[in-house]
Amino acid sequence: MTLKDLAQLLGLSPTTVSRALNGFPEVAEATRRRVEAAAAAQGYRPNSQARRLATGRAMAIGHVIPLSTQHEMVNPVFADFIAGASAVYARAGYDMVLIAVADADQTRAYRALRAQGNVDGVIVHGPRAGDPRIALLTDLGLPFVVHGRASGVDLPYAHVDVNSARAFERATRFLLDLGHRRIALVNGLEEMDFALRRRRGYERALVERAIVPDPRLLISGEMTEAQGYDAARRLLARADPPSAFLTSSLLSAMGVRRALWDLGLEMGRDVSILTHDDELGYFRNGAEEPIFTATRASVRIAGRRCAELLLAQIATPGAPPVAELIEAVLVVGASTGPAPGAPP
Amino acid sequence: MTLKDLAQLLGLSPTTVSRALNGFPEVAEATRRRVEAAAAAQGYRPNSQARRLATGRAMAIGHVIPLSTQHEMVNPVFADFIAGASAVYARAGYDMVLIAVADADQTRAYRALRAQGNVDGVIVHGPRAGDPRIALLTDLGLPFVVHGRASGVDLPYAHVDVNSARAFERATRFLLDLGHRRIALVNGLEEMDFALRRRRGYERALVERAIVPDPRLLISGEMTEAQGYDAARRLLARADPPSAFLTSSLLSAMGVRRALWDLGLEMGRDVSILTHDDELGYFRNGAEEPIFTATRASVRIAGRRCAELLLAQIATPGAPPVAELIEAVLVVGASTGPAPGAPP
DNA sequence: TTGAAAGCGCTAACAA
DNA sequence: TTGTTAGCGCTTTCAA
Repeated sequence: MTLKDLAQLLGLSPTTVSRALNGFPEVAEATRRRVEAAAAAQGYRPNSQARRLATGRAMAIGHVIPLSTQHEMVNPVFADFIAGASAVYARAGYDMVLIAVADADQTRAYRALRAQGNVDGVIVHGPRAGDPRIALLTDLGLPFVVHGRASGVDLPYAHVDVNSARAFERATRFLLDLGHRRIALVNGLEEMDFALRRRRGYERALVERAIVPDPRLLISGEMTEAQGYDAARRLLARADPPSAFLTSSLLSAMGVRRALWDLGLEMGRDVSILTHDDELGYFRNGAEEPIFTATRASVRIAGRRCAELLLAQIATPGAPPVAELIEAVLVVGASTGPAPGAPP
Repeated sequence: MTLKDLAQLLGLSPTTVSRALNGFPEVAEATRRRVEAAAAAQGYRPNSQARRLATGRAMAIGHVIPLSTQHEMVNPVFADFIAGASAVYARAGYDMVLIAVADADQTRAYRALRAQGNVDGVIVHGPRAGDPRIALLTDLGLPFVVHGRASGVDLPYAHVDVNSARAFERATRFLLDLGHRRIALVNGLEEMDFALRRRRGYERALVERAIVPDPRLLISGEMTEAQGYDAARRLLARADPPSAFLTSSLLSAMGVRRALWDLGLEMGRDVSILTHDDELGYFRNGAEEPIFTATRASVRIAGRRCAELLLAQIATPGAPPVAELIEAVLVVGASTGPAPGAPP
């Protein structure tokens, strides 16, 4: 059933039918109703390819995932982001296209994306410090929003980021308030922008209390369980071991936990662990209540906002890029579940 | 730069240029070279919308995720699957479209998908027992491959599944070999087909050793940490507690672990835990070596195979549906990392 | 081996 | 308020 068929059936021109179905104001109310009824009865659906070609809009948003960050992508965080964004697209009638791009030929890949015109804009995932993609996309004139930020990029660009610095500053402060003075940071690879920011937040909190950050307490690497385990084993074997670990991921925290177990140490009594993940609400930290920061809930919000900003940017091409910072909630006294204020 | 532009530039007709670029045999070798050179020089990229409209193929695969399973989607497993599938699509020039479908109007949604024609086929995620989507898609004639299986569906349909039953049978047997007789199964919701199969595997292993499965040792629910914790607390408070827990997910296992901690029990001495997740290689189970089943690596393979099967099906519409079963490896003596035999 | 012409199914000026 | 007419950029008969 094509538009032409439907028009013929109704004794109208395809134009009128198109207008009726697309809510143009100049169509008589009676006609519109007739058309809508017929369309529903016939189960008519406009062919999206044809519409895309005619309008010149792809009605699709690309999510570009650098293949080098595949480890990152194979991450619950990514799924949360997607969940947030997809709801927005669905409402606006956009498709969501996942695009894996090899690091090697990014320039070519993005140029192709632009020229082929199968997306109206892209969301950039996993930005690095000084990420070249931002300049590239700006240059290409392809609308984009970055999930995260890229330190050292001077161009203005639209982005939505979780406030990693503040989250880690607050988390560190929380541990300081419990009396900890030697706090280890088990961080991600510092090429990743968020990891850099997390470290800055951590250091800010220490400096604020006149504690000189000890570089030996700083671990940076792939956020795996092995990383946490090795870090904890190594640091706890020192003469001046940390009394608390602040970790960047669930897996690292689990590794630290296993190290404690192996060493016969009790979590929350001998050593505290605090991590940046929703799922670790039960980690006791010397405080009476469990505590965690609500990354995942925040990331879902970030997904939603990224999508909204990108669609707005596509609708209004001239507007200056918008930036937003989502606060990651530090939750005390809650068990697992969405953070207060998070959407259901 | 359109095809027409390029043709004009070369003093050829659009037809010839199109043929040259698409590898038609009747083009003179010299012409083809000239055209290809010019295309490369001009950075020409065929507009995908136009091509799609002209050929009638969407060159896109939809991944349909039931919204009710969003919890499932917010799952590393999904990301692994995607990683496997996207490589296949990229090579074949297909786009990967994520489609979230509300449970309410599935019929309408799939019909629309078919009529709109913006995908050439779909991958069905998160099948339930007796899942109605299979009949619906078969009826619509939209090519599809199911990731997983749906018990109680009699139609033949293409699918790729990880052999959950066997994985859990082997895991259970492993615990039995260690001398365990009371083994709790902390399973997912049994509406999910994979959860059903996991239970069957578990029961099969018990029955094989003439142990009557104790329904009180069977937990089924959302695979959260709270689930594992509650289950373990409850079961370990009984007069006849289990000596081992077999869990369906990382989070559940963590919950069980926390319960042990709270009760002052030692894992691997007082109680063993075995789980179906790559990331838990360090769980000691009374055996000398850590052990785990490699779900994630298997799922990545499943993603690749699903994509390959779907593309094949689209290429050869008449062919009967193909089914494949991926064995989840039970790994003993390895630390975290890909399973032996898994692609790098 | 190449080209002319007719679509694919829709939208959007421009007329009426 | 409706219809006529041209495309959108490509592929694909059919003819040369």
